[in-house]
Amino acid sequence: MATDRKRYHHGDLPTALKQAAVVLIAQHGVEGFSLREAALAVGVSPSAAYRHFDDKAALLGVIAQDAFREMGQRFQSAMASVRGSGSRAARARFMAQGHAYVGFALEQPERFAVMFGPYGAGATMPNSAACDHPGLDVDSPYASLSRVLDELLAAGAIDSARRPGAELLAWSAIHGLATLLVSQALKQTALPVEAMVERVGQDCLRALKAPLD
Amino acid sequence: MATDRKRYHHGDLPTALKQAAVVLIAQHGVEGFSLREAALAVGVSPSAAYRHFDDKAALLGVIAQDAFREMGQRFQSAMASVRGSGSRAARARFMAQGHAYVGFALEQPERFAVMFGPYGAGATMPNSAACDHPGLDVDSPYASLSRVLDELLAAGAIDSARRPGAELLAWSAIHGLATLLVSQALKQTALPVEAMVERVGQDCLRALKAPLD
DNA sequence: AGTCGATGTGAAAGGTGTCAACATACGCCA
DNA sequence: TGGCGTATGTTGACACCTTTCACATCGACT
Repeated sequence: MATDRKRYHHGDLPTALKQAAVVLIAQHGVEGFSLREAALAVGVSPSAAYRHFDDKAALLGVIAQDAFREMGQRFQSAMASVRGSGSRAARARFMAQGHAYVGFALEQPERFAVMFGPYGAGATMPNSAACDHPGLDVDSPYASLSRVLDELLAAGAIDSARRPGAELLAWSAIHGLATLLVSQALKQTALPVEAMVERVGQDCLRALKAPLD
Repeated sequence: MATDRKRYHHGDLPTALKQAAVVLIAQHGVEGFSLREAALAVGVSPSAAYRHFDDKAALLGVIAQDAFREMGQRFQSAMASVRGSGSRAARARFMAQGHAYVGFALEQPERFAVMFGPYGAGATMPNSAACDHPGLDVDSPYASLSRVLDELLAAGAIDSARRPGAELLAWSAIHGLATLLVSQALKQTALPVEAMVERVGQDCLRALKAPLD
């Protein structure tokens, strides 16, 4: 277990590289990240990485996947932290997801950027809206969102006619808020972040609650 | 006027570089773009760019600014294409902005990415939420959005108590939709793009129309 | 113990951002 | 009109990066 330094074979180079990469990306951003630097940090030759990853892009791809998985875990934690089953509880769970999403984006902005950058969502997850990783023990964020929307419908908190496709509004709104915050495009809006999430989330619920025109 | 090739001095290297860069970025993406390639395309030495831009980042910064300006122009065109002044016209103008936003993002995804990437919004526009370029002849997209929201309020299409900060929901939702589409995270949602914009836009209007809880 | 495949190394090719010293030509003033 | 300063472009170089290929080393299995 105690990773003896100076062994020719590292033991678990892939995960070591991933961890080092995440740290370095958090420091210098994705575009300032270099495979060499990660290899050096792990104490290994630059070309060693190519035994485990086709490409620099491939490494970033699995980093994006890991980030999606962690986001999924955060979603589940956030939902589990709200007990109960009424309309009020369902709405609270929905809001908890929003806070988890934006919280993750602001705590680890560079990692969040990788998720939806050129190596993220579209590139490395061929299957599924959002990111349904097959055979994983944790639900995708998108699946969790769908589940909460079902709860909201069952509790009568949203209109049944608006349930199909409701993920689109919710995900768009909260993802847009997160990316605008990360890119610092909302600088002058002096509102605290929590309040922004609350506002946008409640607005979504309101839109989904109203009956058809 | 006819740009004689083979002149030692190029004439207007900054804009030539910008144009070449935009084309190359559209082809290889931002991370595949190189200053040298742009210089070569213009027929100039790699280091010539440094007479006009501090940095590669600086070039990308002005490219982002140009893109914001063009987005502003599209917004104005979109709004101008809807005549009238009633509630129906105001809502149509709001929707036209949404279509313009997503249309721009999908027609020029890489350029759109530059706008909100590391060289975009936060980095190169120190002043203002969104992007108020001082002393420009065209309103910023954010300013146009504010104007339409004012129209909606005046026409009674949204609730006065919800007007303050209404930009947050509208911009978040449509920006989120645009970025999710660009990053191909919405692959499996088979809905046509126009319909998605329509849906998200209408949902925003509905949320802003409802009176306070 | 001996061999084979997995893993890591070293050097090299080709590309890139950036700088400093040098070259050119445009514009201005005598 | 002629000369000069300065903005602009060039050359060459350095440091760093990705990627590959031949080679070295180790662990596991017979």
